[in-house]
Amino acid sequence: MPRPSQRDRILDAYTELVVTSGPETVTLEAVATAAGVSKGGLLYHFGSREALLEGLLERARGLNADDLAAARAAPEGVAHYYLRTSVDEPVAGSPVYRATVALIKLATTEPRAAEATRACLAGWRAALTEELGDPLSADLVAAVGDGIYLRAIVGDSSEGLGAAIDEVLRRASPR
Amino acid sequence: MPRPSQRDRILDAYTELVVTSGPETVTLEAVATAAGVSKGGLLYHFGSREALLEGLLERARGLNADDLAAARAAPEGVAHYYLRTSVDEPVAGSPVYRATVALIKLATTEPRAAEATRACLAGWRAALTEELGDPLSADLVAAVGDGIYLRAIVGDSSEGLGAAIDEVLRRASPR
DNA sequence: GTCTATACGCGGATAGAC
DNA sequence: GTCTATCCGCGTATAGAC
Repeated sequence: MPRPSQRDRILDAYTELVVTSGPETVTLEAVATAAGVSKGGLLYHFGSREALLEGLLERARGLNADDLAAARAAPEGVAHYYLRTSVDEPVAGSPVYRATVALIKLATTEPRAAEATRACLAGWRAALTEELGDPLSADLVAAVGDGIYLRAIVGDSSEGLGAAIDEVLRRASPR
Repeated sequence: MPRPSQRDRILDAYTELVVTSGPETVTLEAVATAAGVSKGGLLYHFGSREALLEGLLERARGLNADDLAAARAAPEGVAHYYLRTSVDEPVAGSPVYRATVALIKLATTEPRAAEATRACLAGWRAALTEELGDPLSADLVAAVGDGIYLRAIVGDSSEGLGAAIDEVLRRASPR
């Protein structure tokens, strides 16, 4: 399965529109225009709306796996990495982050997106448990990160938490 | 503004469909059928799709305000109440809970729903800060609760956390 | 590969009978 | 108040030219 650059540009546009306008509002026409092609052109690359969704899902899975791997290799540790990026990315807006937010938004409607989201969350929880040892600490950190995502999706920020990541991690651990 | 029973039945059906199928998938036809009326009948009570949304929003706000008041009056305290219900309700499925989940799902697409959601979250955070004193503790508990909601929306459960609410609250507080 | 034109179905909304 | 019938616009998908 080759990856012609045009496919990616279309997926980028789709992702962006889902993030900003929410799913279902997004029409093929809108995606095509944003990607700089016509509706017909888009449908050459992705035969249907369903195929377009599948493309986004697949890419989101891949980006998330890479991100998780990066976290595992990061000196700061998985837990710190997860909280830090959860808080920072809404501003930075990396590809992974955008893809993940799109994934969650799509999850409200599409069962396959919901499943993909669960898989991603499970991956982080596993990595956190592995690193922190204590299951409750891991679940706690995971929940906080998830909560930050929810807020971002709803248009809320979590600065307070972002400024105190180290303290949060300290409290999460058993005393 | 009187509250004829039929209006509520329609809003119930709408809420239920949004929770199960996600927004936008829900057609007026489907809502009408689920509520036991025809499309025309529904449109007598709610002049448009927009009006229907507004009805749900308003009711969700009211239910949430009541719930928050109940939490403030609860012997267990706001923090415990918030975490406990966040974990338990996905199973129990009270009206408030359903309305809130519908609200969040709608928030991915509708700006007004997003705003209503932010208002609800802000209300809980304020009550938590008031009760716990320490702002970070409050933000931490709030984030955990929000994370539990995100999981529920994505079809994930948070049993692990639910079994250890007291311990979570202990860790959330300053040491 | 990418475009234009077009067919088709569906969902929202109105009109008017009962 | 609630229903049926109908109109209209929009979004997906196809056909076929370039």
